Amino acid sequence: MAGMTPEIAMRQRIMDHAQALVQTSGFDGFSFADVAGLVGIRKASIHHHFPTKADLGLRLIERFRGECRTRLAAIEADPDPTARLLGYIAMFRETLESGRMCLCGILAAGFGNLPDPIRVEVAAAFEEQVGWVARVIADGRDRGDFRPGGAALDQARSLVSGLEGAMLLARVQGETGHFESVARSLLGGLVAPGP
Amino acid sequence: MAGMTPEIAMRQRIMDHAQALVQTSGFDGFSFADVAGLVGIRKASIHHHFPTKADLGLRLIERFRGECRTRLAAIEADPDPTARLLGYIAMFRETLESGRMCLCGILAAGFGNLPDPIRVEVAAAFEEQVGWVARVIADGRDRGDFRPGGAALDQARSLVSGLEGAMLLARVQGETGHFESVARSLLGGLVAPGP
DNA sequence: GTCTATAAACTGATAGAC
DNA sequence: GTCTATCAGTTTATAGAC
Repeated sequence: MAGMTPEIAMRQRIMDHAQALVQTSGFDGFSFADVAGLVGIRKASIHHHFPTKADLGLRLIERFRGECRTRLAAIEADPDPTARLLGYIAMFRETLESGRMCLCGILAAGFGNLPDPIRVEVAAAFEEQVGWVARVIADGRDRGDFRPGGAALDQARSLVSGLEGAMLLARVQGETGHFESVARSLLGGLVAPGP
Repeated sequence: MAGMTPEIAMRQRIMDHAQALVQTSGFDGFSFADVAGLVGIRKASIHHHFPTKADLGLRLIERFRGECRTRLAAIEADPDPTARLLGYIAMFRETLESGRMCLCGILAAGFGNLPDPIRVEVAAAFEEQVGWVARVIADGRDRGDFRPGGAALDQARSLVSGLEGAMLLARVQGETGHFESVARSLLGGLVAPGP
């Protein structure tokens, strides 16, 4: 953060508030006026940093993918596949506990109205996450920690789907605990019973 | 359908097109102009049938809940719990194959920007569906068709979450097959292996 | 870089003729 | 019931002063 130019710092502040708005209301559910109000500058100033709303959205999902990559790389330091999945699940939990939806998930919901470049990024983000989870699952099987099952990619898709859906339901019902029970069940379906 | 007054018929046409728009773009992703264009009347005429957009949205989710109840009641005629779950899953599949998201799921995604009365309906709709699935699961256990597990309500929430998330991912990736594999995995986690 | 001012299009919604 | 016409407010976006 140190050594950051004021321009870049403002860029980040705008993105932070915009992302929070997207994660609660969707891409069509917020306006430049909303962002400007939160950041404390005027609408026109937002356009200096992001020429269009589509561009702002694109930068948001790009940054999100980068942060995920960093976080997943850190999680990979743990040799235990079960711990890695728990780390992955923790990312969703943290988002939910801040009252937000997964950025990918909420953008996926409004897919029909999304600018094309953003659609491409959302699809790629899911693909990337599913691939990462599938590799963890394959590793877990090799080590004998996970039960054998169908294709690892299919199991990974089930896990990611379950987590996305659980966030949706938990937020609507205002019950974080519902997310936890789904997550536990999803993990339990993978991990082999102790010897 | 016979004996329907023209007024009610128009009301339904409006709702049909509005619902299709919501299910692809979300509640904030469509306008009265969009609906009017599809129906073939003017914006102002929509207001004759639905005074506000919030009212239109509320009638959509109310009608949806009624249709679900009817459909689930028909499914309940089947004594086999596994078949009943397959019938439930088929409802999601049909929606997905028409290129749409579940109405509840997409409204849940934009929850932060939803009129309060619609929020209440969305929450109640999920509650109702989870409850129905939980009763099927409990019945399946009693009959020895389903594996024993945690609370039936928790398992039901996992199933509904998984299906909602799977629709999200499948639509984004344009792969209906991804929904199928998740659905199969969710069902497989419940049904006991044959004797 | 941020501001004021403004544009052009669109939003949900209303009044009143037919 | 549907229409035309219109409203006030909002949307994304631009021009140009400071």
